[in-house]
Amino acid sequence: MSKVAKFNREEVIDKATNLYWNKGYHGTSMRNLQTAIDLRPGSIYATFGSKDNLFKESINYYADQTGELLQTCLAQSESPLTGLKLFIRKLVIDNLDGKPSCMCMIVKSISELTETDNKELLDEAKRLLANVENKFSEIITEAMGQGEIDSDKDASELASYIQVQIIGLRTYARVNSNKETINKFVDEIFIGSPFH
Amino acid sequence: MSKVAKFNREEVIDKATNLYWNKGYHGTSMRNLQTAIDLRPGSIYATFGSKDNLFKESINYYADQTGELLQTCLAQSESPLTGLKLFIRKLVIDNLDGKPSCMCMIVKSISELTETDNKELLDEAKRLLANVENKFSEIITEAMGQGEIDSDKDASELASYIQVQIIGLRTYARVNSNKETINKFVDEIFIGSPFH
DNA sequence: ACCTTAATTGAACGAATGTTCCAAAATAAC
DNA sequence: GTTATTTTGGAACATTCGTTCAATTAAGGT
Repeated sequence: MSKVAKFNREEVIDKATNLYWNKGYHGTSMRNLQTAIDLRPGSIYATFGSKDNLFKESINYYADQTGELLQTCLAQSESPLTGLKLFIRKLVIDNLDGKPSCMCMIVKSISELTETDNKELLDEAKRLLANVENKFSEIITEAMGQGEIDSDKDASELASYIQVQIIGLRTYARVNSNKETINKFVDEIFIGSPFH
Repeated sequence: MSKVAKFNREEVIDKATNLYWNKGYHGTSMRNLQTAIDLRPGSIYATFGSKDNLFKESINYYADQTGELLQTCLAQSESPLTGLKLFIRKLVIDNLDGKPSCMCMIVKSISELTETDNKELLDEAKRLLANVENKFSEIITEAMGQGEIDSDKDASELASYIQVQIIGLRTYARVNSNKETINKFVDEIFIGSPFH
C-alpha cells in the first residue's frame, strides 16, 4: 500500500448525482462538478475516468436509492399494494421541495439524451427504468396472489400504467406543484380516472 | 428597400425547431444549427439575435403547430370531447415514428432547463404549457355545457389530469413504444384506470 | 528514517462553444 | 449604370469545454 484516497467515494457520487439531477448531463460541466464535489480534475479522472462514466455511476446510484426506498415502503406496509402506494406517494410528494428536481432523474436523462449522440448513457437509463418496471410487475403479481388485484389483469401492463402515472405526475409537478391536486391524482391511480 | 433575404423564415424556424426538439437546448450547438438550416452565423444572428432567442421562437412555433392540430381535431369532430380524444390519439400515436422525438418539445424543455441557468426560456416553456392546459379547460367546460361531462367535476382539474396523461404517455413511449399498449392507455384516459 | 507507491494539485492542452465583425455580394431605387 | 442599403459568407474572437500531465504531497511497509 501507499497513500490512500482521503475523500469518501459515495459522498462524492452523492454530490455529483445531485448536480446532474438538477442540471442534466449537458447542463453540467466538469468545472461545475469539480466545485460541487470539491475535487481537482486529476482526482476525478483517476477515480471515475470520464464525465460519461461519472454520469453512469450517478444514475445507477440514483436508481439504487430509489430501489431502496421501494424496499423500505414494502417492508413497512401490510400488503404489496399498500407498499407500492406508499412508494408512489413518497416519490411524488417528498420530492416537491428541497430536492435537486421533483422529476425523476432517470426520466430526465431519457428525455435529454439521444440515440445518436449519447447512445450508451441513454441505453443505461432505459435499462434502469426497465428494472423499476420489472419490480413493479413482481409486486403486482404478488398482490394478485394475495387477492389484492384481479388476477385476470396483465401484471406487466399494470406496471406500465404505474410508470406512466409516476412519470406524468412528477413531470407535471414541475409546472404545477399544488399538493392537493397531486395527492388526489395519486389516490386515483388505483381507483379510476377523474372522468369515470 | 435594398437587398432582401432569400431564405424562407418559417422554413428556417421549422428546421431549427426539429433540431432543438431532437437534441434539446444544451445538446444543440450553433454549428449544428448552421448546417441544419444552411445559414452562416452572420445571417442567423442578424435574423434571430441569439441562440436563446432562436430557441424561444422555436418552442413558440412548436406550440403554434400543436395548437393548430388541436383546432383541426375539434373542427372535424362532432363534439368537444371526441375532438379532444382525437387530438390526444394523434399527439401520442403519430409522433411515435419519423418525428424528431415522440416526446413533447415543451415538456423536454421544461425538463432540461433550470430556474438558475435558463430562467427566461424555462418560464416561456411553462407559459406555453399553461396555454395548452387552459385550452383543455375551455374544451372540457364546453363539453359540460353539452352534457358530455358531468358538470359537478372541476374543469381545470380534469384539464390537469389530461396533461398528466399526455406527458406520461409521450414520455413513456420513448422507452416502450408498443402501439397496442399505448392505444389502450389512451382509450382508458376518459374511462377509468386499468385497476378499476 | 527511508523508500515505494499512489493521490492530489493546478497549470495547460486542443477542441468546441456562442458570438462578432467586415469584406464581398446582391438587389432595389434613381 | 451608379448609388444606397442590406444580406451573406466565413474568418476570427474570447471563453469554456472535457481532459491530460508533470510536479508535489502524503502515507504505509521495511
